[in-house]
Amino acid sequence: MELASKYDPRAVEEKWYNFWLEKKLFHSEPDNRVPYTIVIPPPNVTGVLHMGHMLNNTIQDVLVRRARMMGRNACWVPGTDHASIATEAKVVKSLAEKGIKKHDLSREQFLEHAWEWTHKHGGIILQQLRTLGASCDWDRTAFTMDETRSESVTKVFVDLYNKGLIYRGLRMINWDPKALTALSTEEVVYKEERSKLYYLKYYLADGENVDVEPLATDDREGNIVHKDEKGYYAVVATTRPETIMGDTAMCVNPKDPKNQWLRGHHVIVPLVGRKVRVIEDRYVDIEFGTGCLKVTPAHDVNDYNLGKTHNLETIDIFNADGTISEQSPLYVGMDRFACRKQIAKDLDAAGLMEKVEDYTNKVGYSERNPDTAIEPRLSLQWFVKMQHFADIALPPVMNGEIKFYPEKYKNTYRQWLENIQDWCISRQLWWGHRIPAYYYPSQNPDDTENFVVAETAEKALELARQKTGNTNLQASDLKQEECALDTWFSSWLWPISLFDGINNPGNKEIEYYYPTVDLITAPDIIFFWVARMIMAGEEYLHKVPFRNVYFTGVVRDKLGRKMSKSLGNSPDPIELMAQYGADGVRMGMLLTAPAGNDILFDEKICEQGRNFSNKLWNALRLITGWQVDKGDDSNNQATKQPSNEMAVEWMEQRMAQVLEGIEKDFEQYRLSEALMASYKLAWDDFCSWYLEMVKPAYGTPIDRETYDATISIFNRLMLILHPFMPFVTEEIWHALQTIGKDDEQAAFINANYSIMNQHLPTSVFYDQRTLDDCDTAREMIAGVRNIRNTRGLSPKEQLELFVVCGEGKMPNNRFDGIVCKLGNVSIIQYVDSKVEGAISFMVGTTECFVPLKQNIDVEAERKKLEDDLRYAEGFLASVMKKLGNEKFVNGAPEKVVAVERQKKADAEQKIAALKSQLENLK
RNA sequence: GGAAGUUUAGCUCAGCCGGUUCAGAGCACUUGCCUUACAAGCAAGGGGUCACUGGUUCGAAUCCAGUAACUUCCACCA
Repeated sequence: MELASKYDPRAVEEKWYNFWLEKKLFHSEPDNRVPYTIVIPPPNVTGVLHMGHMLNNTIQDVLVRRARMMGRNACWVPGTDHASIATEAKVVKSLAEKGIKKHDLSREQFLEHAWEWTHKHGGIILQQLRTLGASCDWDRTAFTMDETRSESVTKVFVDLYNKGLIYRGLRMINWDPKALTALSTEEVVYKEERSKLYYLKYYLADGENVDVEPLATDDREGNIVHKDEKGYYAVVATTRPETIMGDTAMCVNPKDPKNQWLRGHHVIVPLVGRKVRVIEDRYVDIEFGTGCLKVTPAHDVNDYNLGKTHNLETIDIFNADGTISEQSPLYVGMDRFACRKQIAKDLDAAGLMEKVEDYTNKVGYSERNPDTAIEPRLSLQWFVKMQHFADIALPPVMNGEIKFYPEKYKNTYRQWLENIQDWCISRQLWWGHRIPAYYYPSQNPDDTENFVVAETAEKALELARQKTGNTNLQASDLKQEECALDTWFSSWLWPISLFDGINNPGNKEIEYYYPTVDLITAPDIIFFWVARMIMAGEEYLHKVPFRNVYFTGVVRDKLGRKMSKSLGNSPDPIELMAQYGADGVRMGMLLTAPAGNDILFDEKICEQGRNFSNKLWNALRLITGWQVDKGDDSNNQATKQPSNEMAVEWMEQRMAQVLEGIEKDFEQYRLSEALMASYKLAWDDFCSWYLEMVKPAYGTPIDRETYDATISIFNRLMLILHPFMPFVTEEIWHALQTIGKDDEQAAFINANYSIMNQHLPTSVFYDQRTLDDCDTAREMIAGVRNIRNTRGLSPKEQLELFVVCGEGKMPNNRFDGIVCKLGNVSIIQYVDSKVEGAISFMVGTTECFVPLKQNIDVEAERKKLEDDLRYAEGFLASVMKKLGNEKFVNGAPEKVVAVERQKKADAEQKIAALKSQLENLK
């Protein structure tokens, strides 16, 4: 079999993914093994794969594949989220392009379009995950709006309503004037903005007067009264002058000395001409602006509260879309921002603007519509009472039943739960789960409680008849709530609803797969999703939904900027995988991704992954090219080198040692470290050292035993690497399984076995002495190579090596064969004392000499020795200082002192050796 | 305004329950090599006052306090 010198991932990756699918190797059914469950954070159904998904899903796949290879029944459940706001916005936009307005359609018609859109664009992302190698159980693919999940949502809504945990009420909510829906507080992101602070004149109402004279300057205590030719006036600072049409009061702090003169008066809202009271409330910050606050109860949360306390009128001057409403006396129909500009001009023209200052404040935007400033709006919405949920969700995280990686998010989590606000769950959207509330006709137009909540219309009718006492009510009299639910109201059930644990409690699957083990997600949805899943889990199963939460970082570009479409700094993952192979990209992602840290992604890192695949591939090429001693054929009989035996022994020990580290890394979710350790084990230890140790000379065969050992080691390396790089390892593993097999056997193996359900090697006891001895040998080899390198000697020129071995000491020569082979040393001799006319180097405290035929550059040697000597003497001095310190000798533990004494002895020995070598040069 | 985190080599990070010659890794870099597995490679190298200041200690990258810079979360004073 002739293998190409470059590994080509394309064909290989497709081949094996299809093989895995065909063999249903990702599929899981409950059995008697220990389950390992992960539920995917469902991506938007119409979304496409971005680098964040790549990172997140690579990590999940690594964990799932590893668990599977550890003999657990691994089940990774995939699915998508209906993402109500985002998807509805996309559908509305696409309809608009066809000239169709959403509200020209009925709900049913719109939903038809939405489903069509979903079917057309939906699931692309799941296809893309296959390219990545994700080993999801695709048979279980779910959708937050499929039947099972929808039923669960309805059921939970009804249940929580009946428990009194869901209510409907008039509240100040966050309104998205573009999507035309309410949002939860979590869906508002605040952005700092440069804006203006407008100072407006509110003249005292006609006929009112004050008996205070204006002061000439503002820097005196006492009333600061403004007066001009038109009369007395107060100055109000605002960033939103367009809301003055909704002003129904002005407020001052009763303790504010500047504004005492305004108490009890009325002022005239500029331009509007409305006469409003001056109210007093300690809420007002005396230091801000002039200490006078305009009060617009309809358009600001705090003002709304003031309105309630002081019994103020509420004038809603905005339409749902952010234009000025009929309730306003002016500017009706104008957009809020256009209005702001206009009103500023008009105020100025009317002489009602005292001044305008530059000002920086924070403005809330919709998380899903980042261009739309949200508007506080008074509105009847549905809410979940959250205190109860906070109470049940806090303990499992605080007491470690659920572990967060990194741990710092515990704080964030606690902080949020301790200041929890009720969750606004109704959205004025059609794409989503329709709220199962049904309104019956009511005589009283102000009645907001004329509804019942039930899972079906039939049950609702029954309830409505009971509630109203009107047995004549007909199904047609009931109208279902138009609003849909927040997307997260379905996502929070995800780990339960995926196993049908809401509709069918106690079923075999939920009992087996729940709780899941690991959740891999981004920290920005800790409140949206992570916290709420814990709440739902505790509420419905009295069990946490997962044991560990691994928070990935944000994927940024190499300059640390967030990846975004507008910056164009986000590589297309599919293209990346085409270029570097899925394995290469996976490795690139993981290498830069310690838990919780943002990752600065540079495409170049994928090269490292690709190169690594290629390295492994070439190791395979090397091994498959070897001729093996057939044993019975005397012409082809390879004698087993003792060095080969040592090589195998060392490699086995080394692998056991590294495995121990990898296991620890996984326990602590240090995936990039585990990968790096595996990488070095394969590249450095196996390829650079081990294979060079056992590699037969050109044209000569390798002995059977070493060959088998090599295959076995290579095999295990593939197993270790498989979770990280599933494709190349499967390919090589198969090649290794089929070496020496006839075509039929090979075909059988290829068709029936996969690396992915082999058992992962585990760490075993290893002999540290073997590892140390080999390290010494490797240092000797490096020393010899260094001599060649610095003196321009060919690697082909054989050298001799003399090692000083103290009298009576046994030379440590187990790896001599290897030193000879890799250092191209003809002979190693152990001697009692220094060798004349040779280059020296030290390995630890051992002196090594390499005689050279050519002349030695005495000056250069001297300089080098002197440098070493200086360093050793400095080192000795510092050790001596420590040992001379009585407090140290008495205070430090015996072990530490002993170490220092050993250091002293070593240093002295080294110094003596260096000195004698220097002497030698003369 | 409140809280948390970060600061170690050119870059990205590990080390941080104080004590191995402790200052590390990968990449990048330098030098020399197309040595029949691999130039997507091989070999050998260079490189850091562990942000700063002080303290605790026989001993500090590691513990404590403060300072500075950056990041994130929460709050939302118009």
